[in-house]
Amino acid sequence: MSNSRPRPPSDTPPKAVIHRLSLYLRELQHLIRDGSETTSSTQLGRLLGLTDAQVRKDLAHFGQFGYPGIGYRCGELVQEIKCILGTNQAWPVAIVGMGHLGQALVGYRGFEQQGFQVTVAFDIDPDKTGRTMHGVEVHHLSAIERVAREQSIRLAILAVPAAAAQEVAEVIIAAGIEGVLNFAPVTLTLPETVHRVGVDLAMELEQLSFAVVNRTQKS
Amino acid sequence: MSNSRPRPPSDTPPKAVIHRLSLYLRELQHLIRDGSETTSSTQLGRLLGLTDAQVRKDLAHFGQFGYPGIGYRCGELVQEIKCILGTNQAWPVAIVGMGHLGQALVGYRGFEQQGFQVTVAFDIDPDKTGRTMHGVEVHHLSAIERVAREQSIRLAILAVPAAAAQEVAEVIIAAGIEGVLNFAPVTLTLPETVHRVGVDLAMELEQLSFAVVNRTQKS
DNA sequence: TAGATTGTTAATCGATTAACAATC
DNA sequence: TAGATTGTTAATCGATTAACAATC
Repeated sequence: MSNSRPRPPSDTPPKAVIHRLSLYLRELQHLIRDGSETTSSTQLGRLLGLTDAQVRKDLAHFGQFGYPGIGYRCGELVQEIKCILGTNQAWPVAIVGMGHLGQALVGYRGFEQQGFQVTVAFDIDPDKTGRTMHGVEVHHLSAIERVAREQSIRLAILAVPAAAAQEVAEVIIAAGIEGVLNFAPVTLTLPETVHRVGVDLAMELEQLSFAVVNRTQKS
Repeated sequence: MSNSRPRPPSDTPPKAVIHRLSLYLRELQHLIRDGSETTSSTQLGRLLGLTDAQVRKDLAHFGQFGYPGIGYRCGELVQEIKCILGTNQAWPVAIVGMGHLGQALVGYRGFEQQGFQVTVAFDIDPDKTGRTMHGVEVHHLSAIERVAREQSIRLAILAVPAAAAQEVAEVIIAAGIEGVLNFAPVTLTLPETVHRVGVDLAMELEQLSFAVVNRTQKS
């Protein structure tokens, strides 16, 4: 019997690499829109403020996508990155919490373009449930298990008040949601099988105020 | 005459440290709300999924705030971190672009609590300008230079369509804005004296879909 | 061919962790 | 005193950069 360490092979790339992969994807899509057929690690790096070496190293985590002497074919690399990120196929997404932010997110056009489709929303306020907002039905939170199953929803956007976030997160996890994009300014305590990304709007402004008062160089 | 390197002393702490500082602040505020007088690097680390050594090291970049054998006094540390981040005083903030997202952000309560006050908004749509939304006046973008000066606004939240983002960013920079929180899915090309934080909602979901399809461990 | 650019290895750099004397 | 916890130094770890043979 061999060594039983969890998963030593095909090492997981650092999170920062995955984040840059998204940036590469976004930039490649702009390049294509502007008519470029190919690009290079140098160009991509310059556009994003990174070194050419870093661009190549990041991509090397996942395979060989370039052509020596040529560079990368934009359309091809877009497809490769989408496969890596899992967005080569569309993901249905639920929005939980239909306050101002939840309502704005239902109407946000930027998700669809990147392979995410907000197909349903949830709230507990009877003034909101049963209605349709931006063409999306708002159900009572108690229906999430059934609806998530019926629609094969694995990802949810949590846009509820901070005080409710932990409790609601537990409900949606129990309903089978595997990944949560959390806008509430709290650290969620959840099983580590559940994936979390947190966006705290006030924290983002704090990063900015720090930079401004400290006149940090070279953002 | 002394050496003229830009700013070698009091080295700028890494961005990741500043980000964690915001997390410490948020967690300390929760602890205080729950009645804690003091905490420790071990407790703070456990709550945030960090090692105790990292918490102490991060704080050590800025001074000595703890008491050996005791830990940290929550209220005191909150004040220290606010000073470091620059949020010990309130920042007036402008929102530029009053689409769904901009409107939601004007009504967001989480900013005020952390020392940011949305005092004014801008758009170019005559159906929106001249009105008041969530108690905030919406001016035409052309008024930004005057208004930003009058209200001493240094930070702005950019919530315009991707296609307009670069152009509008240049306008607000010309009006004297020093820091931009950008929600448009584009990399802004601006003088490096201007500070930027980008939040791309679709990118955040991509991080999640990657994690889910790759069953990444230990988020 | 000369010029451009990749993928990859080795070198550098920086960040995290471990350990511990000092302190309460 | 014994137990807890800091701030800090040294050790470890990982990520970025530089360099270059291979390729087109």
